Amino acid sequence: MGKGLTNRSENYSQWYNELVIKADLAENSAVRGCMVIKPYGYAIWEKIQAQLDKMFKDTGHVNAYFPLFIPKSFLSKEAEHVEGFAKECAVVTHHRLMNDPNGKGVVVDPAAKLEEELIVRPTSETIIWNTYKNWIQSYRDLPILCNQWANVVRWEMRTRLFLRTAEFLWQEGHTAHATRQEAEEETVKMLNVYAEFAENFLAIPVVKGVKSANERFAGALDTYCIEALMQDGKALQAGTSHFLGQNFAKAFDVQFATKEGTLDYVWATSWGVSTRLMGALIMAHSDDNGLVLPPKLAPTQVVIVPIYKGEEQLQAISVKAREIKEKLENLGISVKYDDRDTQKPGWKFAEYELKGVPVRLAIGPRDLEEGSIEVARRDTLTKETMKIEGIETVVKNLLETMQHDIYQKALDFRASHTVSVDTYEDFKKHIENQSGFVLAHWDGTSETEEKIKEETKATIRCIPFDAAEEEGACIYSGKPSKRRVLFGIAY
RNA sequence: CGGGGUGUAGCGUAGUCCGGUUAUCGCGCCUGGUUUGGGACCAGGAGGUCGCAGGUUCGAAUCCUGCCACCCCGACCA
Repeated sequence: MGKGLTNRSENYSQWYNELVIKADLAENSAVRGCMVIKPYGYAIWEKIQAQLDKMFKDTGHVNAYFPLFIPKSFLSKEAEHVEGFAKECAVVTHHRLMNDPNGKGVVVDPAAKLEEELIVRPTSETIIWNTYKNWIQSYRDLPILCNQWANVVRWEMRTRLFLRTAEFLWQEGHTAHATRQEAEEETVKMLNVYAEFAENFLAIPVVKGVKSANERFAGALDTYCIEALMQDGKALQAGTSHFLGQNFAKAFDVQFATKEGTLDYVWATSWGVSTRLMGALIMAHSDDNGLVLPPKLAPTQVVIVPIYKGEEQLQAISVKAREIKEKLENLGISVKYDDRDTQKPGWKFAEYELKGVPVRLAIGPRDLEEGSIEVARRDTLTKETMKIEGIETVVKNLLETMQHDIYQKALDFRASHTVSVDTYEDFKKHIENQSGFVLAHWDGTSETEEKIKEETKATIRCIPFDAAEEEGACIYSGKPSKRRVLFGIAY
């Protein structure tokens, strides 16, 4: 394997794929469009899960689990919802196989046909609301604030590791509220949780905003999202939070008795993030040497590599290395001491760079004499020889610095790849160069949005929450506009 | 589903146009030795239904027919 991966300017897709595979995160499975998440990749997912789970619980949510299968009739109860998902559903039609009567192998037993087909969940709104109906009678039963960690299946035409696989892991929150206001607040609250997670843990700056009608979730009144910018200038939707209004309550007849004694339909939200976050993590920070993991997400934060000749030296170095390891672990840092004698130091250095381990400590005989240690950081690829004494504090601070610096680097990148334009000519120029986010005025109509998409492939990523009031003219139609919206080429 | 491309050892590949001994090379793997501060070196070794099925031929990785899989681009989407 060469030093670098591939030239990303040539084909970023290929670079990304190779990185995912070489960094030992995931591979394609034997099942079309599905992904095997390998142990190292899954360890990162577990970090994501643990942190999000904590944040959900801190905001009053609890976990539950609902069935994988959804009766076909459930899906069609909400008209827009079924229309949005119908084209990508895996359907279970039978429940038994039998030996092929005219030959070898097995065939589907025609006698085992299901009376009603089951859909493998593409999302769980319908089965959950069918359940919530039984949980809710009175305002005293509200709110219900549930989250589910699950897998879902969407039979996409084209798939890519982590970004769009036929089966993926995610969490989906589904909440039920007595008032519209409370549900709307919940929608925004959870979007903020996602944004905070993306920025503070994944170290990815995101734009919070609301989707245009075209990009809205099937069955929602409003879809809020966080949008991130990848290093190749493409946008990635990193999380969504939907205000579902009373659509699902009406579809599943979920009414409750209010304090005043009247009957009302329940107000709903749903929100989710998926293993796609790992795609974002990879594409936002990595370089040609491999993955760059922000310390808070790295399964291994520090690796110690001994450099030695002969068993005797290794023994002496190991004593010191284990001492350092313990001190670091006492500070809550995850450390791996790699004393394998089957690989050489240079090999290990390259390997841990590929895997994105934030800090590498190298210790050899020279260091033992001088009481020094080599400290290398993954994000800048710089190294420095430092005193062993007090190294644990230095490393702890360094990890914090790196977490911040990785975020800052991504933020600077986004700033230099976000432009405001006022003419369609300029707009097209920037979109064609794939130079990132473009802020432009839009007349608010779906027709204009679709025309722009047809002509340039750019879509409205969101209408940013923090968009300033600004009189302007739509770049396409020239009609008046009150604020700029965020355009980009999406993954 | 359309357009393009690729299938040869665990991985990456040469050979295919123009059929001809025992299928090329690198990485990785195994054994022995020397090494170890940025992916070591030397010597030896193991590993192949050339994607699958037919066909043409004295002879097929190579030509013909059909099929399959994967990748890239598009439509669709978290």
